[in-house]
Amino acid sequence: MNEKYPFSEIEAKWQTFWRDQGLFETDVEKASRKFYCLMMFPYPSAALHVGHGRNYIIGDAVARYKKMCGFETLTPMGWDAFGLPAENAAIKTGTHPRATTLNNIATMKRQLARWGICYDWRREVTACLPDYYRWTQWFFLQFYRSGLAYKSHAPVNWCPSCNAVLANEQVIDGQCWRCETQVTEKKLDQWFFRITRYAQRLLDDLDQLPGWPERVKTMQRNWIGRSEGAQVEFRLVPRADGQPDPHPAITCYTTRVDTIFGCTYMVVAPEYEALPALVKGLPEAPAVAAFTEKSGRLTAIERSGDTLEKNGVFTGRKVINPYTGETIPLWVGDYVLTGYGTGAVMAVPAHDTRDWAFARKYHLPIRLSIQNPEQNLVLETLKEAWTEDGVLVNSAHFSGQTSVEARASMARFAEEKGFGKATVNFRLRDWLISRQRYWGAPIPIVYCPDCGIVPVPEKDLPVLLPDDVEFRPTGESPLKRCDAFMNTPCPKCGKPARRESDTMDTFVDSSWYFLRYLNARDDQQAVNTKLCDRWLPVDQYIGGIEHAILHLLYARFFTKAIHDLGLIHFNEPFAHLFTQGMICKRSEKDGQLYKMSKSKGNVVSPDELISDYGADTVRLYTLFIGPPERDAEWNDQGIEGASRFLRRLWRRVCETHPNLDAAQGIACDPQAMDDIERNLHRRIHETICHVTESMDSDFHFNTAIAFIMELVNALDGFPLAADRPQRGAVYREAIETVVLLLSPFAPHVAEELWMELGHPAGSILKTSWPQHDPTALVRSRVEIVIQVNGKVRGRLEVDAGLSQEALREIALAEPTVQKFIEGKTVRKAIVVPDKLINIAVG
RNA sequence: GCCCGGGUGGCGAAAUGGCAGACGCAACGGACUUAAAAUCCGUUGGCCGAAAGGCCGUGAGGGUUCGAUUCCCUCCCCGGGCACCA
Repeated sequence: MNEKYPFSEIEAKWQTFWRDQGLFETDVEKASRKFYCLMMFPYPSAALHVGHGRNYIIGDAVARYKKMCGFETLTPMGWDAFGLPAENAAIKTGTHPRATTLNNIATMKRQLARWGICYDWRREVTACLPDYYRWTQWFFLQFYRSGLAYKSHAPVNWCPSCNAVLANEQVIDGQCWRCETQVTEKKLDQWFFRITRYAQRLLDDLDQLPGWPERVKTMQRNWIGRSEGAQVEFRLVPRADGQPDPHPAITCYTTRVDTIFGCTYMVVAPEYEALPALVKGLPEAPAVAAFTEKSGRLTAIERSGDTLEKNGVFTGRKVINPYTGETIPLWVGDYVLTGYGTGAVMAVPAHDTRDWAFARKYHLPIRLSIQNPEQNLVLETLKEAWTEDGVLVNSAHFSGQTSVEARASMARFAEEKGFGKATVNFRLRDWLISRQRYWGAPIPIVYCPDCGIVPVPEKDLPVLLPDDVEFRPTGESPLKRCDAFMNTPCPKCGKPARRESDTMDTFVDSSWYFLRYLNARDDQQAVNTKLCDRWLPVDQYIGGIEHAILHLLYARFFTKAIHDLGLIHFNEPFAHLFTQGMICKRSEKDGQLYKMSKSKGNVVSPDELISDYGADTVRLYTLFIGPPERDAEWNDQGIEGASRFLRRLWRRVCETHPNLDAAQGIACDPQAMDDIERNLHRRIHETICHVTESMDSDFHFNTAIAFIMELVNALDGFPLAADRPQRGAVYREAIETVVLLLSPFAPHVAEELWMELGHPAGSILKTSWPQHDPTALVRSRVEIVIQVNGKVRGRLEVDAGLSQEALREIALAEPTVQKFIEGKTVRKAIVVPDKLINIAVG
C-alpha cells in the first residue's frame, strides 16, 4: 500500500470499475424495493463549476447510501438541451446550436464522471434530439385535443433582449428571468396551456406532499393565489340619450361582500372591454379616452406596486348597488387590473385602503358599514380604512352579523335574487408557451387557408427542426424565413399551407423528462405506463430553489394532465423534494458575495481542484461546507481540511495494516472488552447512529462528516495491544465503520480502503450499510454536571442510573458546590438523571 | 404592507429546553528538518487575574423557567416569496 494517498490512480481505477460493472445500471422491469433518486437535469452551458456540483454530489451520496441499504436505485441523467444561450452563442460565433450543445454535453459528462458521480447513462435523455422532442410535440397534440392547448390573441410579456415572449412565471420583478432586461407588453397571437384548469388541484394536492419543504409549497400557494369571494352585478342606469348598452350590468368580483353597504362608487380598469361603448357620445367620453390612452402607456410594471399614485376619471355613467338600490357613480381607475377578477371593483373607501386613497383624492363619499370590536369607529375621525373583519352596521337587515356570517348570507341572498353568487378566483394565469426563437421544439401545427388551424397528425411526428436556418433575431421567429420548413401541404385537404413558426418554451421539455427515463429508447410511445406506475412518484428529487415555482409547477401540471389522459395513475411527480442552497463566492472586484456564475466571473472549476486534490476531497469539502439547504460561501482554503482528513485516514490504515489484518475474523465481543475498548465501541455506534439519521432525514452531511472525523480523531493514541485480541477487533471495527460511513461521500477512497481491509471481491456498494447496536450505546459511567443557580460549578463521574436522591446527596457534598451554597438556603434541586443537577439557592 | 428563512468566535459552522462554540479553516507557539513543504504536539470568544479562579457573552430589549442559542412578546438588521389581486 502506497504511503502517500495516490488519489488520481485510485479514482481513475474505481470510475472504470463502476462503469464496467454497470453498478448504476438498473433493471427497471424487475426491481422490487425501488428508489428513484432524481436530480434536476442541467442546461448544457459550457462547463460545470463547483456550485453545480453540490446538487449532483448530494444526489450521488443519497443514491449510494440507498443502494447499500438494499434498494434498487434508479439514478438517471439527461440534458435540458434546448434554449437560448446556445442560440445566442450561435448568433455571435456562427457555430450551430446543435454543435455547441452536444459539445457541452460531452464536456459535462466527462466532468461528472471525474467527480465520481454515477448515472445509468443508458437512459440519458437529450431534449434537443428528435427522439425526445418528437414526444414533446406528441404531448402538445394530446393537450390540443383535450382543450388544454389553445391559441389566443392576448397582451403578453415581451423580452426585447431575448426577442421572445415570456410566461408570467418567467418575469421576475418586471424583468426577464434569464437576462434581467425590463419586460414590455405586446399583443400577439400565442399558444397557451390551460394550466388554470388545474389551479384547484395544484393547490389542493400540495397538502399531499409532506416531503416537500414548506417554503416551496407556500410559494406555490401564493402563486396560485386562490381567493373566495362573490360576484355581484351592478345594473347600469340606462343612458339619458336612450342609446343601448352592450350589456345591462357590470359584474364585479369582491372578497368583501360584507362591506357592500359601504360601497359609494364603482371602478373599472382602463382596459375594460365595454368601456368605449359605455361612454360613447357622452360629454365625458373624450376625458375617458384621454385617460385610458395615458394609462395604457404605462407598463404593467409601472402600474403594479402600491407606490404609484392612483388616478381616475368619472365615466358619466351610474350603476345601482343591488343591495341598497342606491345609484352610485362609475369611474375608471388605473388601480384596477384587467387580468384579475372581472376588471371591475366595487369601491368601499371606509374598508379598503386603495379605495380610501382614491376617494380622498377625488372627494368621493365614504360610508362606514363595519364596526370594530371596540365599537369606536367614527366616520368623522377615521384616519385610514378599517380593513379587518368586524360587525356589520348601516347594512339593513344584515346589520349585527359578523363579517364571516355576512359573507355567506349575503352571497346566498344575491344568488336567491339572481344578481350574484359566491365564486372562487385564482391569480394563476394560463401558461404561454410560444417562443419566437429557433432552438426549441417546433409547435406541431399547420395553418391552412381553407381548414384553419390543423394539428400535425401523430404519424408525421416529429416535425423536424431544420438545420439550415438563419437565426439572426429580428423579433420574428427565425423559422419563418425557412421556406423548406414553412411550406407544407395541409394534412387535412392537401392544399399548400404554412407551418407554425414558433417553438415551445423549454420548460415544456423539462415538464415530463422524469417519465421518459423509464423508456428512454422506446420509439413506440412517449411513456411506459406500467414502468411509470411502478417507479413514480420520484422518491427523492434534488434541485435548486430557483425552480420553486417555474419548473416544479409546470411538472406538476403536466403530471396531472398526463394522468387525465390515462397514461399514468399517479397525480404528483415528486414525493420528496430537497432544494439545496447556492454556492456563492466573493467577487474579486467588489468583495461582494454572489451566486457562482459565469456572468459574475466568480466560478471555480472542478477540473483543476480534482487534479490537485482528488474528487473525493472536492466532494467531501462541498458537503462539509455547511447545511445543504442554505447558501454557502466557497472558500478555496477550506478544501485543505478535507484533503488533510483523507490523507490522515489513508496513512492510518497504511501504518496499522498488520494490526488490521491480524484482527480480521475476530468478532467484537462487548462482554470481553475493557473500558478503553468499550468506549471506542460506543463511539463507533454513536457515529453510525448519527450518520444514518442524517442520511434518512435532512441530508445534513456537514455534521455527519464531522462525526466521522471525530471518530478518526478518537483513534489517535488508541493503545493497540498485541496481547489483547479485542483491542484489534474494536480498532478494526472503527476503521471499517469509518470506511463504510464515508463511502457515499468519498466513494473512491472508500472502495480502495475496503479492498485493502481484505474485501477483495466486488464493490463496497454491495456491502450492507452498518447498523448500530443499541446496547453498545449504553454507558456504565456518566458525567454529571452540577449547577448552582443555573451556573456550572462542577462535574462528577458517577455510575449510570443513580437515583435522584443519591445524585442530590453526592452533589451537595461536593466541596466546590459547598462554596457556593454556604450560608444560603437550598430551595430546590432539579435532577436530570445521568446528566445534570441544578441546585437553586437564595 | 403580508408570509417564510436567517442573525452565535477572526472565518465556515455545531448544539432545538440541560456543559455555548463540536468539527473544520485561519492564526500563533513548539517538535522534526541545513532549510522549506508535509507531518506531529499545544494555544486560540472577550474582560479581570501571576495563578487558582471569577465575571461577561448566541442582533437589541422584555417575559416564561430551577435552567433559554433553543419557547413567548416587542423591536432592529440581512435574504427570499407575494404585493393596487378588490
